[in-house]
Amino acid sequence: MSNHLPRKKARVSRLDDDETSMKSRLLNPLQKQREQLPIARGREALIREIQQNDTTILLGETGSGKTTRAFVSHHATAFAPHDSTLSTEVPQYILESGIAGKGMIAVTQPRRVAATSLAARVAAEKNVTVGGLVGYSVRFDEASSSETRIKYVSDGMLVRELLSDQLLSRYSVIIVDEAHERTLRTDFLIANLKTIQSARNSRRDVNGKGKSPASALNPLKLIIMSATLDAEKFSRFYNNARILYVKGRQHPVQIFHTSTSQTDYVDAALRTFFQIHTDKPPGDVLIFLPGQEDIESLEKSIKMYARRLPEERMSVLVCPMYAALPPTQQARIFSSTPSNTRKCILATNIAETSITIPGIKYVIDTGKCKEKRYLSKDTGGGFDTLLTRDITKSSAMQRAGRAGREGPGFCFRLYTEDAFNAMALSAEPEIRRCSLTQSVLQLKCLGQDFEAVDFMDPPEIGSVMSALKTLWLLGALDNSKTLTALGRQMASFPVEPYFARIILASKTHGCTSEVIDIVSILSSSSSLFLDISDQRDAIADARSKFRHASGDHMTMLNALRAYQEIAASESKGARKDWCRQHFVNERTFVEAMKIRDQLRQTCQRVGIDRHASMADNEEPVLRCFVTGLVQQSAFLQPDGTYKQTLGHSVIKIHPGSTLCDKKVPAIIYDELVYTSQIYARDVSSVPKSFFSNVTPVAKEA
DNA sequence: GAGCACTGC
Repeated sequence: MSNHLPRKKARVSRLDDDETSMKSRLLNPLQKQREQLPIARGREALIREIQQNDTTILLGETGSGKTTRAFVSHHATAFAPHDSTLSTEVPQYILESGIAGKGMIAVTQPRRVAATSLAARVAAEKNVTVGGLVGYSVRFDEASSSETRIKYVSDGMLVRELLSDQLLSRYSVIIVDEAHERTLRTDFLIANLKTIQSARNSRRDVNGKGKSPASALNPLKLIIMSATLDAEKFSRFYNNARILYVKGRQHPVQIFHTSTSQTDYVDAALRTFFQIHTDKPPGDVLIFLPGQEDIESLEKSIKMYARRLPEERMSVLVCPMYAALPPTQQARIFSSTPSNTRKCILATNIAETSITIPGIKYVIDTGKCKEKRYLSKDTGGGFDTLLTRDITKSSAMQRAGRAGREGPGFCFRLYTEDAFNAMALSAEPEIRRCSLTQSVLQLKCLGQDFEAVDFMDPPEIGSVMSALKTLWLLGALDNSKTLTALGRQMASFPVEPYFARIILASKTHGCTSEVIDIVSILSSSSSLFLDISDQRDAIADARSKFRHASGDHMTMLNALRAYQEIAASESKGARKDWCRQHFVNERTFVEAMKIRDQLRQTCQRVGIDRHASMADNEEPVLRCFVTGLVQQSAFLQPDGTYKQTLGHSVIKIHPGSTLCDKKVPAIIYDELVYTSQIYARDVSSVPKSFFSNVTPVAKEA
């Protein structure tokens, strides 16, 4: 195996040492560092290419190859992701060259932390403060001004901007970074940017060279930045755009595969870890596992065997890492490793893209991950699945690269080289496996039909149909699939359409204050109630203080009210203690309160009184939830399971719910996920009588 | 009887 890059030589330019035209000038240390980067040598060529082409595909090459014979199995060439050099350098080159004219340069990112930290780094390199020449804009946080020329934005933020300015006319250059991740929002932008570019750039031709500038639109340049693998596809989509290939900066990583396939990857990881620990020089180990359950089990085994090691050996420090872990425990992975100790980090793919852990020299890759995927009705589903599956080649390369951030490293893959070769090139784009309800609604607001849009990968038609049906059931679309006034209002709320519908229903029922409190918790990225498997009894006990007989929604409201009382009277430390004692995630409360502010503002704009309250009467609140959760309801059957009211699946209440084992006649729930069974999560009990006439338009099964 | 990771005027 030598190179996965499926490139056609003719259209690919390599930016190499032949271009070295940096002028010497007074530099701050960061600027000096900039000039030594490999990409700096191709700067002039890069600028020329971008100048000459409307769209440029920029490929971050990934690592220098070093082939070594493995002692247990086959050998392989190292690959690794490009570091963030391209993301910080290219916007600066464009600004310095004047390509952007008077317009702004936008750089989109799939994650908000990336947008804010890249902006901070570029501002530091340019010796300016963030929010001036260089700024960012993400949800809840913005630093930009009239002087801002380079703006790092989350992809969702640019989608929001698109809804108010359909031509994105403030920007003369838009850089779509991390395009290979193919998030739903990135694909949404890639499709719309193609149309916008053709509208803006063709009018330039009509108006001609400098004539009638008042009516001319500023042309739009696009740069799509991606890690190797699917550059050709981006190029084809943008009318065979030029692909430029930029060499990366990465230490070599030796990759080992197993000679036979492993049946128990947790056990294989355990054995491989101790092999490294006994045979290899110091350096921390990162093990990629699919989820919390495997992480907890491996943590136990490693600790057990580590205790049996001879005294004189290096000791082992095990650090679990996954998104649901409380922040205090997450922080442990960044603390420096004590002397004579080897740190062993057990992580989900949170460590693949979202966080970079220092000091990693060895990576153990189980080759597995969990993936959420919507299983459509016509394939026997109608719910999300969350199942363990094989990773992709891109993912395997990304994981290996984590060993080569600071020096040469090693990656031990717990699968054969044949298994690697059989992996899919990259993950299926989100647009083909996620709910499209919100995107369909957003496009309706732009006057477009999802079916008619030229996407790089078109969604499954069944997926579009089910989104249309949901929007119709919620009253966002009428019988002729036309956007209703209600639908337009729903789109103005930065939450899932069914949550927006619940908020709008609260106007009728006079309980907006309570509904917004609950919806803001439900829309937070992390869950409110912690789940630590060996403390589940203590957790259930602590939670009983908030328990509301109707179920999880009102229980969350009670928890939020209790937290606010503590927050109003106690110190920050006491607040944290209280959260720890009650096994609630304070981060969720903090995020929920930011979301609540946004929802309150939106209510004000669309004329809903956000103060309207029914105090402790839960009935109107539950009626609002029934309105938005029409499709997410089920009735009890004689055998104790539940059957969907609009669907045929048999479901169970998740064991984490306050209603588990309660056998109430009818339930509503926020989501349905198939893991070992089909579980309903965040469940409330409602009278069956609530289900008649819940929506203004729809009444069919 | 138990949840991969992100995001949003």
